[in-house]
Amino acid sequence: MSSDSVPARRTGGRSALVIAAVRDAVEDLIAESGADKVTVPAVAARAGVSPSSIYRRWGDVGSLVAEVATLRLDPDRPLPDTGNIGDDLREWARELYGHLARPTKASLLRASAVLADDGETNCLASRRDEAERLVERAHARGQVTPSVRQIMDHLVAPIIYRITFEPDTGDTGFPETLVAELDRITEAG
Amino acid sequence: MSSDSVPARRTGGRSALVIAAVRDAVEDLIAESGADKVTVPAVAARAGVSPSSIYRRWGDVGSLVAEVATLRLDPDRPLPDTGNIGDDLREWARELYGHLARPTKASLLRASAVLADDGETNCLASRRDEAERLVERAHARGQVTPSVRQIMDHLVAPIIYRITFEPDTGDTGFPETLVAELDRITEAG
DNA sequence: CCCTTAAAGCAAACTACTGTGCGTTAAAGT
DNA sequence: ACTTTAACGCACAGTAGTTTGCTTTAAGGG
Repeated sequence: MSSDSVPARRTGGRSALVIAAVRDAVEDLIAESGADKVTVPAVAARAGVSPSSIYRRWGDVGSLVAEVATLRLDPDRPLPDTGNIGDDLREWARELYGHLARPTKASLLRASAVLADDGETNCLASRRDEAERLVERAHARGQVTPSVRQIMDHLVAPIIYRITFEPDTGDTGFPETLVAELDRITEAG
Repeated sequence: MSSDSVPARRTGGRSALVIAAVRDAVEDLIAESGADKVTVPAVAARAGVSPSSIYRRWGDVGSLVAEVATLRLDPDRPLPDTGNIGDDLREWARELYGHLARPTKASLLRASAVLADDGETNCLASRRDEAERLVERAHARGQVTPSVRQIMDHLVAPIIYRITFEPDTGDTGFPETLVAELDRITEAG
């Protein structure tokens, strides 16, 4: 044994199964009864795992929910690359909405709002990064684009707002409308 | 005693004091430690009230927080009435932002996001009503206006989104920017 | 001012969540 | 394979949240 070695982490086999089962259980329970009803014992029972395993690995419900929210709301998908910023944004917005409008994701999103109370949000931070990349790519092509702030304010914000505070506004086509309106802001800017 | 009389409610004196103290305590605690840390015993202690009084009147923390959120996020203020929809919206947006950006209100807002999981949100419903009234008044004057949907998507949503998910974006002047951009969407529509 | 009783307080029982010691299982490294 | 030990499960102890019966207080009505 070397004197200052870091303890070997166990990432496979049983541990991996436990982690996966717990994360799934959190997602299910949040979707079923809301984030405020999620407790460690409930998650443990659903996952078929011992509560103490959860406490030792995650500490408390908050950290656990935060982790699941970050993982599940932030899948890094390939960015659309049509060669046209308008089409890129349209597809990007449609995908964002389609992804987060599912009830399970929506509940996770609402849960992460509460977690934003203390410092780090980051569960939507990568959206801004994506917008930045889309804009930079368009600029490299010499295209005129909305600013990243405008994309966040007039595209991301309305989508997130509706999902969070006005569910069952089942207007699947509205990302397109938003992109069109964003375009109006940009042109002749 | 009449046979089918409704029991007399007690609205003044001690009961009123208890109700006020409890509501204040909820607001304080949410601002201090986040909605997930608010418990009935904690509220009771802060309010100088017995926990059982809270349980009997409100049932559980969820209902209590929901009530406080509705009351505190929905003060019905007088609507601006300048004779011009642009100026009305500018003032309305500025006031909305100024009101909700305070840390205490922001925490309440985030808390109410979780409560939106089960059915009724309504804590922002009256904002839509206000927007409707502003628009109707402008139409009566023969003015061209953005639609209520556009006001919600491009004015209310960005404001709420920033407060909820991106606090410390201390740009007090941005409601004005939003109104200007909304105007661009509307003109030549 | 007095009577009625809604609503508060108190205290104890009860339930649920959290934390820890200890034996067991199995992942990672040789 | 074998060894080491991280991570799991179990069981029990500790703490925190909830519920309920009873007593006390005082609001509302005559």
